[in-house]
Amino acid sequence: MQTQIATASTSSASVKTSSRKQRELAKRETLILDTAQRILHERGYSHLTMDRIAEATEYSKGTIYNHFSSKEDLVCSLCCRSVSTLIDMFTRSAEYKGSSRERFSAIGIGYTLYHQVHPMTAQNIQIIKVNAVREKISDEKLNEMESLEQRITQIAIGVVNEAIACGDLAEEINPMASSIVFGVWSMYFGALMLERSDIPLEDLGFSPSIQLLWLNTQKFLDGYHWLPLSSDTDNEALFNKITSDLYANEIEILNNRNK
Amino acid sequence: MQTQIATASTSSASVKTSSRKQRELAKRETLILDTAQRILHERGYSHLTMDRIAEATEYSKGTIYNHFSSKEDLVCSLCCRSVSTLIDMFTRSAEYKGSSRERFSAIGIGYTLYHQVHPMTAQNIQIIKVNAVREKISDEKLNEMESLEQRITQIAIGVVNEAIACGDLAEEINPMASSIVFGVWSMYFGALMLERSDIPLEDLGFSPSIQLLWLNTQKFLDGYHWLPLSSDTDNEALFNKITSDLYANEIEILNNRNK
DNA sequence: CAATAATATGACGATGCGTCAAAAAATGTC
DNA sequence: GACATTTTTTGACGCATCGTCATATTATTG
Repeated sequence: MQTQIATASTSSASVKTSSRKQRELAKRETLILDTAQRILHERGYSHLTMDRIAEATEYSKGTIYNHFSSKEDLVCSLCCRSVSTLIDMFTRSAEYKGSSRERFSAIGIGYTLYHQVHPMTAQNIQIIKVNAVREKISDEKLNEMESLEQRITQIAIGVVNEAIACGDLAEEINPMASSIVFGVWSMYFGALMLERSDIPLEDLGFSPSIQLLWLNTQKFLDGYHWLPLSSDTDNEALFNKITSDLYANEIEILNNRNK
Repeated sequence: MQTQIATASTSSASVKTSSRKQRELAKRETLILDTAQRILHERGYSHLTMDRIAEATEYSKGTIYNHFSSKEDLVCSLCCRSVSTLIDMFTRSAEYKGSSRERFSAIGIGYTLYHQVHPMTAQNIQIIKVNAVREKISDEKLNEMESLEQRITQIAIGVVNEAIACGDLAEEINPMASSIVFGVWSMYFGALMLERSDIPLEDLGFSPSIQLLWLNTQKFLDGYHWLPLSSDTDNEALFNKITSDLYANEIEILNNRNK
């Protein structure tokens, strides 16, 4: 008899027993995910195999498959973890003390920095966006991911709406907030995908993308007349302020890494 | 003895014979690529196998491998073909009669329409940007792709430089042209990747992306003060003018398809 | 037309996925 | 605690697909 490990308990057995089991299961799932992440880090995606994960975790392949319906499902779970972390980051940024525009910009910086610190995440997200890969991910996991993406999107949309509410931004077209969010999201995501895949962007004449993204975001927001305009702002100072106020950790990590 | 099929003849044999062979080889390569494209279209990427291609082309697997070092190499070749077509399209757009900004916008529309007409291409490009896939593509093919990407980028950069030259755009920062091109490229590419992978963008509250991309491009260019600003322009009329002047074919195809 | 070189073929080994019958462990019953 | 029943784990297995390479076939040359 094959078993399905449900995340949410539906059994009516003793609560005590069930929750202990639940905890053990959750712990094992974390172990598997951590192990997969480690393999990914050390060997790369093409060397991530279910057998290897089984061996490294000291569980059998069947047990791994009790947690994840496929390798792709597992990678999607890794992405869900990452997006959850990003949601926390976005939430912090959205509550930043500055102007609405500064808060929105802060989210963008956070997104870039997160992916600089965790390049693997960008890889994984890229992979699970491929249709041929998606086919193999369970519906549950896809739904989970979609729901996380909705949450993260809503955070950004919320900031835009605050800007409209307080008059920093005029709502000239109908779904203003989602247009803007889609614009920057696609810009950041695209930059990530182009930079990922060690494509020689520099050979094409492009400089490191953090600065470029920052600049282009400012121009984009200027285009929407989101006040205060970048021409009335010391952009470099603002960038530095946001990073040191919100992302000191990330900057620290990146600096140490470059040593 | 294994053989390599070289695109450029290096043998000193009779020119006549060599070129006939060359032609036949090229023809076969086209057949293989066409067949792969057909399979991709009919069955999807996960059903594209070398055995299937061999069977469908009525050549043996070994022969297919004489043309392409791996399945991924073959898909990369398909992408190269697509980008070549796009280069032609971009060239046409760049020579459009309108203002510099209109020409630049036209390139953007062309890019979107091309991928609407050929959704497979976006898929393929997405796939070959994944590192784990790139590993399996031959260096030659990767170089070919890079060179094509350089050419296509240069077309867009050329238009920006013309705008600077004729005063439509002020060069306020150092590598102005590449910043702008990187901005829109990442925006379009990101939108493509997000839309690709039948992710329910609409569930996230986003409308169809052509209009959104058009709008966001205009805002972005406004932010850079690329004249004439969209506030001084009838944007809808401009969009329609460009599409009917340059992309009547593509629109035709899309309209027929939606019937 | 025979000798030699170039090309094509498909059987083969290797890898990795996902399954499932059987073994082991846990739980329940008296 | 012993036995029955359910749950969980295990890893050998079947299958698909990749890429190779010894052999067969075809083309070229003398």
